[in-house]
Amino acid sequence: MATAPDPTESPASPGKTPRTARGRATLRRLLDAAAAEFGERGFHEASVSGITRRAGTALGSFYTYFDSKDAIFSALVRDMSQGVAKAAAASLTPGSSGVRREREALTGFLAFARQHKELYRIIDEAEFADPVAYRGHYEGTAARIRARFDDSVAAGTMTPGDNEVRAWAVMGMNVFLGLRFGVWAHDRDIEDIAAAAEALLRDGLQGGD
Amino acid sequence: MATAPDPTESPASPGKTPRTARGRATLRRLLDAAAAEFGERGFHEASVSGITRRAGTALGSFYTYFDSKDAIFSALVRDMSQGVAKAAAASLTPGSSGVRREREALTGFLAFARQHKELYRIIDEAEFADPVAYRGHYEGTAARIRARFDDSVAAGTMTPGDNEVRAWAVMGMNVFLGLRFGVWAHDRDIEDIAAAAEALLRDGLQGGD
Amino acid sequence: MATAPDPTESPASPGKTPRTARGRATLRRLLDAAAAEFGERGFHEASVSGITRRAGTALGSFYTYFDSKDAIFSALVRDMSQGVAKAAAASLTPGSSGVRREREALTGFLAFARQHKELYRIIDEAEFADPVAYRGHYEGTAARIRARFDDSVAAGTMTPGDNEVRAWAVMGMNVFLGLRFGVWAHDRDIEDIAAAAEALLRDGLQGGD
Amino acid sequence: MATAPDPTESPASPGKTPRTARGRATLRRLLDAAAAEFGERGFHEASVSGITRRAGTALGSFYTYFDSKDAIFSALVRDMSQGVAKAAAASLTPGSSGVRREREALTGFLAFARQHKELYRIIDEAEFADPVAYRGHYEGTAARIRARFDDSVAAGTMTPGDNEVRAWAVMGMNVFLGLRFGVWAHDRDIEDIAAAAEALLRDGLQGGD
DNA sequence: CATGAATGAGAGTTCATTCAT
DNA sequence: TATGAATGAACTCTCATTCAT
Repeated sequence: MATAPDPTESPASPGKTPRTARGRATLRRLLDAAAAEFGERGFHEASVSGITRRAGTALGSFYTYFDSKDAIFSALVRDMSQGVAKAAAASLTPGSSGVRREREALTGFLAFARQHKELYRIIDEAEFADPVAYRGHYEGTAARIRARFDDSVAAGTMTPGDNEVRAWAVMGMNVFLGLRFGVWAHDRDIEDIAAAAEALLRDGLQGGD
Repeated sequence: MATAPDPTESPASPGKTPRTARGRATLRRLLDAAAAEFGERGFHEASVSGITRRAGTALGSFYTYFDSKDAIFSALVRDMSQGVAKAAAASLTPGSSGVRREREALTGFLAFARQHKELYRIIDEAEFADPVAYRGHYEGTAARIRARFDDSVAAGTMTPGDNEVRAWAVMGMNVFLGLRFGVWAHDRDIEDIAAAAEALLRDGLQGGD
Repeated sequence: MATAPDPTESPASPGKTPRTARGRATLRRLLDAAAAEFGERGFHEASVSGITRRAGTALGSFYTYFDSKDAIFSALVRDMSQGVAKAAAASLTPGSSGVRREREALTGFLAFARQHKELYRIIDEAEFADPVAYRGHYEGTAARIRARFDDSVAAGTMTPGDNEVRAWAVMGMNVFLGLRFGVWAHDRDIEDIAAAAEALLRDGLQGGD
Repeated sequence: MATAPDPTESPASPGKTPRTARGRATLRRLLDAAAAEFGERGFHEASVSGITRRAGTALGSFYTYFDSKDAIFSALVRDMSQGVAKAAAASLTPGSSGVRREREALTGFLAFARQHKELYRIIDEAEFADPVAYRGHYEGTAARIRARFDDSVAAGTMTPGDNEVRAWAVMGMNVFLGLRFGVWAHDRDIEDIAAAAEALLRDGLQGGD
């Protein structure tokens, strides 16, 4: 499977840091296996033994690296959340602003969603399994979008307006475009989607002459 | 709790229809209890015994009316889905069109979300507990939005464009505005939110001046 | 289904005798339904609600006629047991004796088994559900066979021998021929089976020159 | 209780093979406990918790070794079935044939039945709990008897005849003699029973002078 | 560090029986 | 006498977690 952006080095990761190279390898196998297991079956249907079976380790070894099923799930949620943020950030052209920049962020996000199909199932189930992380993920994302908007308004590339509402609206737009066109089906080209979204954000639904 | 739009009469309801008035009362109590239980605890944490405890019936009575925990959850998801659709439809002014109509739909939805805090937890967990209903809910909602857009374009109240993408984008916008301003906090007035969203849809982010 | 030899009149039947014609009809429907249900599903898999569903009565009505699931099963076992005895007795030619008479009894039994496929499943499960009736059935059957043997020896149509052992041996023979050729498959004609059994009883396995 | 012929090594045994000596010991305790529990209470009255209580393990440990209550029951039925076949085979004198050989087989079977009182309750309830194994048991046994008969006829120690019917008849004889004189009561000596049965098979009921 | 057996609380579900109407 | 809703004990099975080796 596609490996999520390196969780073994992230500060959000497990409390039990392995000391040997062998240990680090096992940890990585467990994390990859967990992403697959949680992505396929959801948090509650997923089982620790399913994770260790995929990872090829003994059941007991799991607890050498994680305190609980919740702990590895949390680690994964936070990594996914970071992964999304990084993917969006990485796709921005230095110096871009306004609607153009939003398009770039969306493009990066769509590409990330296509690579990480388990993204939605992991984030979404966090609503139940790790509500704090769930809320943190969306509030953090909205805050970053909002910061871009504030910046764009200051730069004159965006009309002043209710940036808080705008940020949540645009985040919702991105999330659902990612679900429909990134995860559920690939019947449309990413650039098409991004172009349509950009047009919507630029001109609204009845502008654009 | 606020009672969901009458599930006892809906065709999507259980296969075991009560024949007496007493039976109908028990069924209703179970459905209300289930909405509360699932809303508070989520599908997996919810228990049948929790539902019957809230409903004040014996555990076994649950199975007089539903085949399984899954069955009552499905019934609830479908009712919620219908409830959302009805609330949005009911809030439309006859003859309204274009961006104005979308604002009305959003207003209706936000009001519904504020009344039915369990809405998100039930629909969202359907992703795992009843994927068919989950997908059906969003595809159905998107289709209704898209139909409004097609109509508006025909009526000249909306610029032609990629209505499929637009519909998913607007649905996502609505969903996240509902989550943030309908469920998580009431720090903003519904009409404020609706006005900001309407402005976004009317003029985009850099138009309007 | 083929109705077992009239249980509504037997002294072995239920403790709650109906007083009206309507009641007697309901009782009969319940008994027929029970024979079918127990025969198809076995005692433990059978359910009272399955019986009343087949009988077309309300669940509660069952307890108007029988004290318990065990009670109706016992009634059925005793009836079946009587039915077998009667069928064997009825097939005897007056005045017949010795091996010839055993053949007649077997023929009657095989015919009965073919008509009452539920026979084995009901008697056999009595081993667990009503051990007293089970043991009574086989001890009674063996006693009747043994009485015939004693009579035949006295009449000079059978060599003296260990009639107790002989009776159990011949009963076992009959039971398994009934299972194999009466219930499991009809690939052989009843008279063929009876002739082969008679030959075995007459000459043994190495006599007969 | 008497331990059944080693099921831990049989190929018919569970899918979850223990890897450690401790595991093998637990598996054996569970199998012995299951034979006792099923023998005393029958399949349906038996409970998994009853088995683990007898075995002195935790309830959950049962599922380390067997997938279900059905699975351990099937394993037991198949072992019992093998045990019977082996006991009969082991009691044969090399080179014996005809009626004499049948006597030896019966003797072995009676001894086995006396040692394994649970035999009948386990095989018999298989009619309901594992019909395939039940039918397989009797068809297999009949086939072995029939093969002996065919061989004896070829060897000239048995008169030609309907060996299929004969085999089922003799099996039934053995089964019921085992029930009456092996399990229900020990009021008669095994050799007495065997002698009477041999006489029956040798001379029939009216021959022999 | 790795292993895999052991644990037991807890869940969903069934169904014989009772009871109010 | 008939009805069908109500009851709750009992059961099978799951699985996160612990622990001895």
